[in-house]
Amino acid sequence: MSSGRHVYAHLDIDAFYVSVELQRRPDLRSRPVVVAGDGPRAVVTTASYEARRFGIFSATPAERARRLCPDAVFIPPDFDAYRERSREVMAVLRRHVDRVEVVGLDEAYLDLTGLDRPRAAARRVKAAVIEETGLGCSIGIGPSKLVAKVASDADKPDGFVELTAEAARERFAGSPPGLVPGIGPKTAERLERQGIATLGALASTSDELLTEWFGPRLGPWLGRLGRFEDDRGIETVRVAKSESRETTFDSDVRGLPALEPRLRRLTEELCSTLVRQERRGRTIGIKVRYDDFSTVTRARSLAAPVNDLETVWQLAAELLRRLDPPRPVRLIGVRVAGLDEAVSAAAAEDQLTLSL
DNA sequence: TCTGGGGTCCTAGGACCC
DNA sequence: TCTGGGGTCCTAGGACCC
Repeated sequence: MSSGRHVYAHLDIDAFYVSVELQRRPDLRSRPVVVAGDGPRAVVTTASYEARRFGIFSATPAERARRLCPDAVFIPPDFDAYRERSREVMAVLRRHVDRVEVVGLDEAYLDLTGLDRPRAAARRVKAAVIEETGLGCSIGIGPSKLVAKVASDADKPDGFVELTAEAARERFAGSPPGLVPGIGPKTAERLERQGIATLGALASTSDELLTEWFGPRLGPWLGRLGRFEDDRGIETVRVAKSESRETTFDSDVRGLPALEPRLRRLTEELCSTLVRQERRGRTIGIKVRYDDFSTVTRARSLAAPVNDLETVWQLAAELLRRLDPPRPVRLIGVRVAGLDEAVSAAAAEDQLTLSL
């Protein structure tokens, strides 16, 4: 679609959690710093650039990170602090740009369409973020969210890269398909099995062939990703559709009597949040991950949305009892979905019946 | 060295209705 | 006796993202 009509920027705070921690502990600057939980199954949430040189990245098991770099400083995550700092950053962005799409705590897209000098505007935003929050960031600019995102990734940290779609195609023609967001490890592997190992190769594969391999929707979409074609707009308002709580046990748990109290506590947490925020959902679900990492989910939908502990717990417990996990369990979780959607047709009919 | 927590979207099959 | 097709809702699993 009409390329050249839009200008987007993608902004990404550099090593966000670590950067927040370093502001509280400036003495740790220039040292390898890792934010990670301390349980036996914890993983790294963020590693400083010094720690990344040791091969420590997000999702590296914390145990392994300790072995890779015994001298690294390990800090437990403080999500309340990160959420607070994130709000500050997003407030700065909104002060400079009308249309901002927040993506997680440390990322946002900015709509720079229509500005006289979008590049200069992005420069001002970058300077303001550092000035007002002390946090460094990387910015990418492009004709689509896809190009902007890849551009912001291209020169981290402290990056500032502007690319046209054509420039992106040329610059990343030899890069693996997994470079673009949307192509994960599974799809990359399937592409590789078809002999597609680069974005250039993907871009020059016909939609017919991609459709044959990946189906009528995924196939052509992968082709568009390979050619850096993307016409998604900015969504300035996002309403959550589900909320969940889950926990991985330090060691596997077996049997309903041991599992039920754990699920109950998670349900209490979830419901107290939903009640406080006056949000309700129609679909109650549980999630169980077994010791072999296989994962099952079970869910039931109600006619009307709920958030009270007794109703949610009764359903969650019923789903768990009926599943009666036959293997040791490493993770359990509870979820409420269909948050604040319109009341279902069935519920509306019940209401009607009652009122007649 | 086994792999967190919180989300979103897509697909596929079955139920059910017209 | 055999034979429809479309639309929507629901559940379960999978892939992906930060």
